Amino acid sequence: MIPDKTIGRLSLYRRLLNRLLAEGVRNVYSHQLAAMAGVTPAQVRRDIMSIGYSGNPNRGYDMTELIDSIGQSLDDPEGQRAALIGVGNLGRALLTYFSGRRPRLAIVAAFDSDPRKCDRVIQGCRCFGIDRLPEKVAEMDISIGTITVPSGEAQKVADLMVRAGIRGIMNFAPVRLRVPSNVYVEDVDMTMALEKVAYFARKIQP
Amino acid sequence: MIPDKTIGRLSLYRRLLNRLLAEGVRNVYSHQLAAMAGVTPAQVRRDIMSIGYSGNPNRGYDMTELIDSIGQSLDDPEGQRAALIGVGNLGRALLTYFSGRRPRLAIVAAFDSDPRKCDRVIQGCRCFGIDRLPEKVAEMDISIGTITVPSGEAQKVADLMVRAGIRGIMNFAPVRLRVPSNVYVEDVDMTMALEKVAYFARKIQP
DNA sequence: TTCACATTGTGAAAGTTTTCACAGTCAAAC
DNA sequence: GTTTGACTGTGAAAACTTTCACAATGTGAA
Repeated sequence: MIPDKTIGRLSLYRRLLNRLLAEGVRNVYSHQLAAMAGVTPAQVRRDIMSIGYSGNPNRGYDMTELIDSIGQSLDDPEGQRAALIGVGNLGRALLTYFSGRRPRLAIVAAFDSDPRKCDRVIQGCRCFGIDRLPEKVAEMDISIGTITVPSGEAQKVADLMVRAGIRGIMNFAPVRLRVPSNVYVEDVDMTMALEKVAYFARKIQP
Repeated sequence: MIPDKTIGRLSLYRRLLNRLLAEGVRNVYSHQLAAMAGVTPAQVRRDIMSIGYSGNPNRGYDMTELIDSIGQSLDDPEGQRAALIGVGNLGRALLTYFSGRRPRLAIVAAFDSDPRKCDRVIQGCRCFGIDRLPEKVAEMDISIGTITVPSGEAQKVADLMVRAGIRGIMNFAPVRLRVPSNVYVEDVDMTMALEKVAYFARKIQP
């Protein structure tokens, strides 16, 4: 199994490669990708090694082949669908942020407990009452959940998601969720991020 | 210097401790804090060791003392002020998210290049034209910047921030910023986070 | 064909982070 | 006073991640 830091970087590499491909570049060396990603060339080569792709000592990596290889490791061939729970400011921002970007991995339904927010369409994404989550997860084969509710409700929502059969959660609430070990949770903790920045802004020598 | 992962966990511990304190709890053991934070007791003890606080073998850690100790390591006694650049959906969501939470670390000014978004007050935070960033950074002694602009403009904004004297950046744009080594950058890469969740949602054994 | 050379792939080293495991400590019970 | 037991603090081990350094390789030039 590929370690989770590597997965993160592969996702980054792919984004950078796609940008480069749009500029007409056909192949790339580890040191170029490294410079763009802010890592070392050796790290790039190791990461690419981990997905089993090989470059050419003279021309580096073929862009389209490498992008394909990353896709083969990261993407589900059938695509994966995500739900978003909590249509507040942050939830709406995320719907906008992710809408229409990647067909393979899209947020296909939103949920909220506030009836006033339901039965609307936000960024092409229909909003349902939270009680319809299990039904919709089954119907649309949703495997991923995004939690953007207030912290007090996050655990309740996580429990509901797990019962509905969701396998991975991206959690924006500043709470550690308790879930079974076969459900993956990625915390996006913005408060922690801001406090880290504040600390290092002070500590890094001027 | 305390490593950055430790700083992140200390920030988390403090949040958990404050929640517990509100419930009237007066002291806490490493295994309790560990359970709440989702880490091992040994890790909690190491982290607390790194800020130089000591508990009591019989009563664990004194809550208020520990919270104070963490504050002494993480917080600037004078407080720190942050600016937010990019008043789109995500920017507004963050202003709401952070508004009024911590007096020691607040977003005190917002900036946007769109004149229609300027001269308004969003969540108690005044919005200025981006050209006034240097002036306001100096005037309000802002040391931290939050980037929520489209990726194409992120590097330009980062350059402007660096020139204005900002020391730490929380970056939401999916781009690696080039900054001098005395400026700290924390990337909050939501696309990467979602792709990681998608990958592990598939890979973790059912 | 042969050479030169920038690059890849990777075993091993170095560095970093986490966990183990246990001596030392404190307070409550007796 | 002494014993007991759960907990802390921490050196050392383990696990994990990154970097080094160099043999192997493919290509273009001579």
